[in-house]
Amino acid sequence: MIRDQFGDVTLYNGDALAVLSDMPDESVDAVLTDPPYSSGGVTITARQADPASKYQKSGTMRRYPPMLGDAKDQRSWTAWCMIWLGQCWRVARDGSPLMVFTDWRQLPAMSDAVQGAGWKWLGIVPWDKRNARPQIGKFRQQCEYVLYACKGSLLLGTRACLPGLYSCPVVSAQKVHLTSKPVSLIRELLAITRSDGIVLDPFMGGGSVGIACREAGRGYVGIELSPEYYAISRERIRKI
Amino acid sequence: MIRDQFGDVTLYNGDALAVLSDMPDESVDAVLTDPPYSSGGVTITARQADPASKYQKSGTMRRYPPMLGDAKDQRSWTAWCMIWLGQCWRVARDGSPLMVFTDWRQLPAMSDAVQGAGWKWLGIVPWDKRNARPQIGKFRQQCEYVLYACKGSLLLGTRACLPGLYSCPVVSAQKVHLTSKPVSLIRELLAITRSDGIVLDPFMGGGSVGIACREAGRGYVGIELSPEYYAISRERIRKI
DNA sequence: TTAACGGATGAATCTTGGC
DNA sequence: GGCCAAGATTCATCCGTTA
Repeated sequence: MIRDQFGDVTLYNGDALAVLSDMPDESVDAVLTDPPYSSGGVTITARQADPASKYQKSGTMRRYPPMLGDAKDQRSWTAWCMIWLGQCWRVARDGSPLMVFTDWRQLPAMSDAVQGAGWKWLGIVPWDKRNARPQIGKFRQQCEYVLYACKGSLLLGTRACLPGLYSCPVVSAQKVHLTSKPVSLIRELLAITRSDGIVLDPFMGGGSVGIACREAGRGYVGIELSPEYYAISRERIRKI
Repeated sequence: MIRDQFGDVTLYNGDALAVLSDMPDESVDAVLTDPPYSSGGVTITARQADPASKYQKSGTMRRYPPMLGDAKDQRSWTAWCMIWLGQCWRVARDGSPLMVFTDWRQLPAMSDAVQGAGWKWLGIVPWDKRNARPQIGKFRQQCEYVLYACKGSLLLGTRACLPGLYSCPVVSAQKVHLTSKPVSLIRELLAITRSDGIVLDPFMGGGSVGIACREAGRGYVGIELSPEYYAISRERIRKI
């Protein structure tokens, strides 16, 4: 397994479950991650198709390296989430916050997985993407959701009162991954974590969480399965 | 059972399930309602307390008549929702939209109930209340959620592209019910319904939906269990 | 420095036609 | 008839470039 370390940052190129099981108990202070949603796709083949065709409009010019692990059905996706969330729970110190991205379709299943893994669910923080695709005669899918939870009772990382909704545009020029989250959004979410803590991210993707952690002086442990995204993220994070 | 009718408005003072079962199949064009959430208590006694003490800070001066039917545990609440949502499904014409308010805690259970009752889930529309109570060191609970769904395939009531998020402050001076929704919010949501249609609301409460329906020229069928709220709503709606 | 314009995009959805 | 692949569609929003 490939492993890189620089400053407070540790990166692993490998499967999240395999890497997590090798990590010691109670060694991180927060979990913030954006797992594959495995949503979209009505038929089995559509669901197992390349996410670029599941989630992107045909004719879109932008292309990204393929995304791995986005082809599960809802039952196995929930079971899989519960397992990695359980590992995260073990690895997190008491009082740690957990923040997980999800879309509307998987929100109920993700809340089951979070609670099933032992976390105490604290709420939903919607993220307004602003420029979602329009739909005639329907409400558009304009938000994604951050489920937040804690291990035991939340150890406050700040005395500030944080918003319950973030509005932050997706800037496609800054995206390196089909589903890259804006670094500014992650930076805001990090406000709930201790300033001297270590943040765990088992699905590093394009590395937005790692970048925000370095900028905010948090330690970071990132895991990514795809070698291509691992290389991209490593360079992005190292450069900060 | 008390029943009032004026213009396109029909009001029932009675239990939602009882009234719904007497209604004919396929007789309304949309369902928009704000049921009791039955959330907000950890212990059984706290859960079964009067909602005015469950959902309000101590020391709040404003008092509302007691709210009925808000003392179920989550399992029975889900089952109960599935039953009345199933009745709504029967009463709705093919292609009708359904919009149900819920809070974050009950969102997963409500999505189960909606789908279990036969509705096709189409998404979540967050409502940003703007002025939620701040919480030190945590994300505040700033949003409630509208689950929306349809019977069969949605019959479009408009060609417009509707937003996926509504931001609308709660003006407590205008509230007649502890959980009154702003009329302006309801008016926006009604945009998805046919302009000549009838809207069903089995939990009329303070009557916001009825008022918005009259303003927007929609027919309205409202049901309310509490005689006190029934009287208040009837007068508010009649005056429009 | 600010304002206006043009172009591209979206963690989809729906319709149509083929196998 | 059922399943599946491919193509068409929508406009608020954001950014870069020009006025």
